[in-house]
Amino acid sequence: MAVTMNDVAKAAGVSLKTVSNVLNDYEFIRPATKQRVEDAIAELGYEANLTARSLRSGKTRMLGLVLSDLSSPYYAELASRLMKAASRRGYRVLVEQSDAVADVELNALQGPFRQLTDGLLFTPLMIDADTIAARLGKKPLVLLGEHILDPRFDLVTMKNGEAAAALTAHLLASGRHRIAVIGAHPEESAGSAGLRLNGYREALDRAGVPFDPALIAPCEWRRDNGAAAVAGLLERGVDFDAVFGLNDVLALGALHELLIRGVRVPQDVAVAGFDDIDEARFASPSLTTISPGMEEIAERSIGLLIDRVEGVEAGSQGLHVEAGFQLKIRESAP
Amino acid sequence: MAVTMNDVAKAAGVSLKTVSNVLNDYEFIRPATKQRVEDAIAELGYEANLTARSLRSGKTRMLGLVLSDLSSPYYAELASRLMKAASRRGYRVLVEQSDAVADVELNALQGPFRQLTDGLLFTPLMIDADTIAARLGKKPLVLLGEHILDPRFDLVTMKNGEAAAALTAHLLASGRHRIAVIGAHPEESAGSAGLRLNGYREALDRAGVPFDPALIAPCEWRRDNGAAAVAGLLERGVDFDAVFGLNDVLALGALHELLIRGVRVPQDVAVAGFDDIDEARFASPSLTTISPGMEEIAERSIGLLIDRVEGVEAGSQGLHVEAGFQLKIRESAP
DNA sequence: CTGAAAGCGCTTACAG
DNA sequence: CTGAAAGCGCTTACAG
Repeated sequence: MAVTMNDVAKAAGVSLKTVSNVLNDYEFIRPATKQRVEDAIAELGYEANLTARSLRSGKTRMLGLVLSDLSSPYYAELASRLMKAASRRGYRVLVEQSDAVADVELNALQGPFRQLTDGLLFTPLMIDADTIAARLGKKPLVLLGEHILDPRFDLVTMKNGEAAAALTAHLLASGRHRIAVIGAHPEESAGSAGLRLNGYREALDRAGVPFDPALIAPCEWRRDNGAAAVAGLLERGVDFDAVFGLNDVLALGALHELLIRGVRVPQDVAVAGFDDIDEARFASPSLTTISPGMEEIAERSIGLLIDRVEGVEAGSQGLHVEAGFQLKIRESAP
Repeated sequence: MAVTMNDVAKAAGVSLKTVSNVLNDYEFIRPATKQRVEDAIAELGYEANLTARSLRSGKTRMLGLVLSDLSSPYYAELASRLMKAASRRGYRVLVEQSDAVADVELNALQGPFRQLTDGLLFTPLMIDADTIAARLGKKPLVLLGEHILDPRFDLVTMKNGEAAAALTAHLLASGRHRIAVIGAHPEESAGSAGLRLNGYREALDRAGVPFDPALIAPCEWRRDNGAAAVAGLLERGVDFDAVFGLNDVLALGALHELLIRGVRVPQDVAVAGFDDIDEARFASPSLTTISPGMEEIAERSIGLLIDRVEGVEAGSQGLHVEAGFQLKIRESAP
C-alpha cells in the first residue's frame, strides 16, 4: 500500500496531528519537529491522499466548467486559459460538455458533477435564470459568457450588444447597408445570439437603416451552417452587401462559400465575425471581427469563483463583470 | 448535511449493507427489499457521495488526459471525442496541459494528477520510453498519438509515416518536386514530426527525388510559425513548388502567407497539411491533408484504457493499435 | 439473502 | 506547541 500519514508520524516519532500541522502549514510548530517530519516525508516519499482529504474537508479543489462543446475553437481557447488560471491558484478544472442539451445542463447543476467540484463556471444555453435559481445549492456558481442579467448570480461576460453594434456601425460606415446576419437563435431567450442581434438592430436604428427580416438567417453556430446559410441567401436571391456571422466559425464558413461561388470578398460582399479566434487572423482574406477580451474573462471568472469558494468575496449579491472588447478591422471588411 | 446511506437504511428499515447492495446492483436481493430501499432513496433524494466511494474503493472513475495544449484544434477535437467516449462508459476525463514541458509531463505520471485518476491517456512530447517506464506505477497507462514503439506500453496512434509518405507521393505525382516541409523538430527523438518527416523522405527515395535540407523548416506547431516559415523560405530565395505543413495549422498559416504575398495556390505552390481539422475543409482554397482517423483513435484508446482499468484486458504486453488514415485531396494540392 | 463491524486516510475540535 | 480520539460516508470481507 501507499505511505500514509501514520507511517510518517511513526518514522518521525510524533503524532498524526503534528504531521497534519506540518502539511497544512500550521504556524506554531517547533522548527526541530517540523524538520523531523519533513525529513520523514522525504525519506518515505509520502504523498497526501487527496481523496481522503476531500472526504474529510468537503473540498475537492476542482472547479467545474460547463460548456456546450470543447471542440469549438472559442471554447477550446477559453477552457485552456481557464485551466491555466485555475492551476496558478492550486485548482483543477473538470469540463462537462452539455451539447446544448437542457437535461445535461440541469444535471451539471446538481448531480455528481456538482459534487466533484467546489464551484461551477457555467455557460447556460438552454435553461433560464429561474431554473438555475431553483437548483442552486450552497456551492458557488459563476455564469459565463451569456447574459442572464440577474442579481442572484455572479456573471462574467463580454459586451455582446455593444460590440455587435460597433461592428455593425463599422460595416454601415464603410457603405454597406444590406447586412445579412448568420446564426440567429430565435428560440433562445437569453443567449449571445439574441444580444448580438439586438446590437445589430440598434446600430441600424441609429443609422436610420431599416431592418429587413429577410436578411436574418437562423442556424446553429457551426462552420458548415455558415456556409449553408450564405448558400441559402444567394439561392433565394436575397440582396446583400455584407455578412455578419454571429461568431467567427460562421463567418469563416460563409467566407468560404462566397469565395467558391466567385463572390469577391470584400469587393462584392464584406464579411465580419465575432470572437477573434486564432484562425481569424490567418484566414484569406483575414477576418474582421470582435476580440471579446478572453484573457480578461478567464482571469476574472476564475478569480471570482475561487474567491467565492474560499469565502473571500463576501457579498451575497451577484457581481457582474463585463470585459472590454476590441474591433479588429481586417481585410474581409476594411 | 446531505442525506447519507445511513439515513436511507433507517428509512427503509434495513442495514447499511443492504442499501449498498441495491446501489451496486448486487444480484440476490429480495424484490420487496429492493423496492423499499429504492423508495427511500427517491423519497429522501439520496445521492451517493463519490468521494467516500473513491476513498473506500480506491477508484475515482476519472481518466487523465495529458496533452500539450487544449487550445490547438487537433487536441481540442480529440479531447472532446475522448470525453464523450469515456462518458458512455461511465467515466470522466480530467485534462492536464503540459505545454510540452518535461517536468509537467513527469508530474502527471506520478503526482497528484495520477492519484486522482484510474488510468492515464498520455501524449509524451518531451520524455522518452525509459523515463516513463521508470515512473510507471500500477495504474494503467495508454500512450497516445506519438510513436514510442515499446513493448512495455499500450499505444494508440496514427500511421504518421505511411500517411506522410502517401501525401508526399501525391504531391510528387502531381508534378511537384521541390516540396518544402514546415514544422520539423530536429530536437525531438520520438515525435510525430520525426515520423512524418521520415515518411516524406521515404516517398522521395522511392520516387528517386533527391532530399534537400534547405527545404526543411524547423519550428513549433503554431499557425504563426507556419506563416513565418514560408516567409523565411521566400526571403532566402529557396526554390519550392509545394509546401507540406507537418500539421494543418502550420499549413494554413503557410497558405495565408503565400496568398498575401501574391503566390497563387495551387498554381504556383501546392499546399498540404496533416490532421484534417474542421477548418481544413473550409479554408480558401480548401486544404489537401491527411485525415488520421480521429474517431477511431478516440474510441480505441478510451476502450483499451478502461479495459485495463477494469482488468478486462489481461495481457501484460503492450497492445499497439494503429488507426487507419485517408488522404483528402482538395483544392490546395489537387 | 441480510446484518454488524472494520477501515479507507485524512482533518478537526478538544484537551493538556 | 502536541496528542488521543472521533468521524467524513462509503465498501468489503465475514458471519449467519
